Amino acid sequence: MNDKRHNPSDGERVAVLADGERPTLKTIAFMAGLGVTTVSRALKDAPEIGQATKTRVKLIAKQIGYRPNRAGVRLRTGKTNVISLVLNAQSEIMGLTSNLVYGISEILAETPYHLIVTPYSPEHDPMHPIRYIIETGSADGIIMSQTEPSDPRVRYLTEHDFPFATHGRTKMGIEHPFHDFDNEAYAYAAVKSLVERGRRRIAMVAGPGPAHTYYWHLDDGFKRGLQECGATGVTVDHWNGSVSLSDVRNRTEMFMREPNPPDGIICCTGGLAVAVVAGIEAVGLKLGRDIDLVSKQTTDFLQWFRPEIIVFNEDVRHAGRELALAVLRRIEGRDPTELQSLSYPELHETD
Amino acid sequence: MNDKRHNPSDGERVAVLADGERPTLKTIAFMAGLGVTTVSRALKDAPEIGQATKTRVKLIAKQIGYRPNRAGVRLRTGKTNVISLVLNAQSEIMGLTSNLVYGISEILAETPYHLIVTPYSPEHDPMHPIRYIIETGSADGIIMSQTEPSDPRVRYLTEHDFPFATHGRTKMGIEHPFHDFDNEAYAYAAVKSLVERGRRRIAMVAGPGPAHTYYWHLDDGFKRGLQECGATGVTVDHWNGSVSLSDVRNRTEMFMREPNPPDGIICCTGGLAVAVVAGIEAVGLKLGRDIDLVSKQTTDFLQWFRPEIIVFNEDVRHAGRELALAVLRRIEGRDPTELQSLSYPELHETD
DNA sequence: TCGAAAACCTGTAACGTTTCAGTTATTTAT
DNA sequence: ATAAATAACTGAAACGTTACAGGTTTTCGA
Repeated sequence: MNDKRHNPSDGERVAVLADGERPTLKTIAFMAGLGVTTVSRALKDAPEIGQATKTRVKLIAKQIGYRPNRAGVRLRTGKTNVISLVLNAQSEIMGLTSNLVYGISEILAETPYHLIVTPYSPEHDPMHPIRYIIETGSADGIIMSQTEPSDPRVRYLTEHDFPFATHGRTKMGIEHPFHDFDNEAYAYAAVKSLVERGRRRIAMVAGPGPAHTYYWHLDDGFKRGLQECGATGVTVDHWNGSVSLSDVRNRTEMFMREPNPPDGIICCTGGLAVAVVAGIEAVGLKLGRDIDLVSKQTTDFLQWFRPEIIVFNEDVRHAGRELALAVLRRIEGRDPTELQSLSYPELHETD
Repeated sequence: MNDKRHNPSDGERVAVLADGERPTLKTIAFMAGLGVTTVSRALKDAPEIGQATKTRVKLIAKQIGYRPNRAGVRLRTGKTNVISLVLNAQSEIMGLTSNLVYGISEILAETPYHLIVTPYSPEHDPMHPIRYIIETGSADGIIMSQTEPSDPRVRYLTEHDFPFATHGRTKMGIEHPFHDFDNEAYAYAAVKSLVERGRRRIAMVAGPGPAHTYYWHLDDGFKRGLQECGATGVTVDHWNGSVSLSDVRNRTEMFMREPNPPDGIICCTGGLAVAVVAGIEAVGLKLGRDIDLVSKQTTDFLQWFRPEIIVFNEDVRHAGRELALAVLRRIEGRDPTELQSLSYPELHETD
């Protein structure tokens, strides 16, 4: 039933000890004629075990395909070998979740860690999954997104000295591991590329609203860009937060009909860009001629939608990798300040 | 440090037993003046425990916020309370992965189960993660996608009598739990809606290629539709498998320049539709006038892209829910034949 | 040659849970 | 009144691992 390779020299003893069962330390101990303790220590290269013994034990372990029992380790040591990804199940920016998951998995695949995904519905308290993980000790580290300027989760986890990394920054004066896309640089670059195309009246549709930290980074970059380029910012209010795409289209349409409409718009997600374009075209304006649009995307599709859009890419898979590395290193005890990284907007290359 | 509610009547004893520590069966046993065994059995409503005792034990458990230690249960019983979602990290149809995850989580949230996501890179053996899970016993059930007509994973898991559910069907004569979108019905409906618009020469761009089961369902529905409607099928060969979107656009363009091009095209993913439209328009044809396009999507975006596209929706979150329910019931021992479901194409309502 | 240190190995206990095989007290049947 | 049956509970053992506190040898310095 169990198709393990059959080493003639030790096959018999394995069969006696564990027929069709998973090998344990006991199995190896018996095969090597050693105590279970010795085997355990030998496998983790403890200094008090002889070199010869270590090699012998490791050889046997590899031969019979030994894998430590996670439940045993976890019960004894409290170490779960689990990273928990906590996310808001609602706000799905195209491909964000999946790429984050894939990026994280890429890193964790090389380690004993497993990835548990814990989405919470937006009507629930974002603190709930966090508390659950701490109280039940069901992970060694947490990765979370939707970071807010003053984030209660960050405070809670820091107070409990629990390893975590956030996708996005906070503004609480707490040093913690994070990875963030440099939205300030993006908004700045966006303004610049619009101005380069001769646009002077620029609006920004930021999306998430002031609850999320990156709204402010966008705002900073936008203002810096305007100032340096001497362009005019056109205020777009009450567009942010949970507004449906249809709403965004309608508001864009109304907005473009007002006197002195913008000739350049910056969007911060591909979804928004699509809706904004619909609004622009409803008024009869043509993209690239009457108005220019800049957007970033997390998945290639905007240049298919309207090739005139100026597109910047945000590599979320890379963010996943960075976040995974950050939590792992934090678990190892590294200082949070060494575990903070940004990634920068890349102008999409049209081929 | 631990902010549990402080019940004056038993607070002292808790403090003595476990100050700031998680309560265990031992804690409850001490507080109730009972043996650990009794508490364990009381909590799971065993018949040999008195009704009064049960209520008392449960009350205490709830009061002190007892949660069974997963490692303890797992070590003793082998039950992991984990469902593993195994997916191909490459082929990301927009929003498929995330919606699947969210759907599954929705169901698991009501249960003690956690969701572990195990992507494998396409250059690796799809059997690898499956074998790993079985050999290390790291989950109680598996959900997997990218199902093939003759799928070695299905065979392996069935042989090992391990609970699983597939997103997609097989053609191996093995009865196993699955959920599938009815692609036959979709292709059929797609042909019909094209014919209703007066289209007679119809092509289908199926996408994944004959390796995946649903290619054949699409093909069946396509042929049935053609026959019933008396339309002509235009063969599109060598388009399937891992072809980039740019390739699809270029091939569409070449294809549309040939004599007797189709006047109706069926796509099976939104991504393909986008590329095909680009090819169509490159030839100067206009969607809705010269040619019609039907596509399904897993995320709302096609009607933003080109409102002329006839869009069907595939609700992947629903698929996730169905798959989760199927594995859970399979774990409970339900017959696989009761755990097979289809969902049907819904014409997208334009508002 | 002796004592001490170093090198290497080991058994026991514990983590929290459930299962097994009881034990005790109470009820029922005769 | 007594045996048998039932109800209600219990301690010990086990799952696989690691930490602790030893235990033997062997080696080495004086």
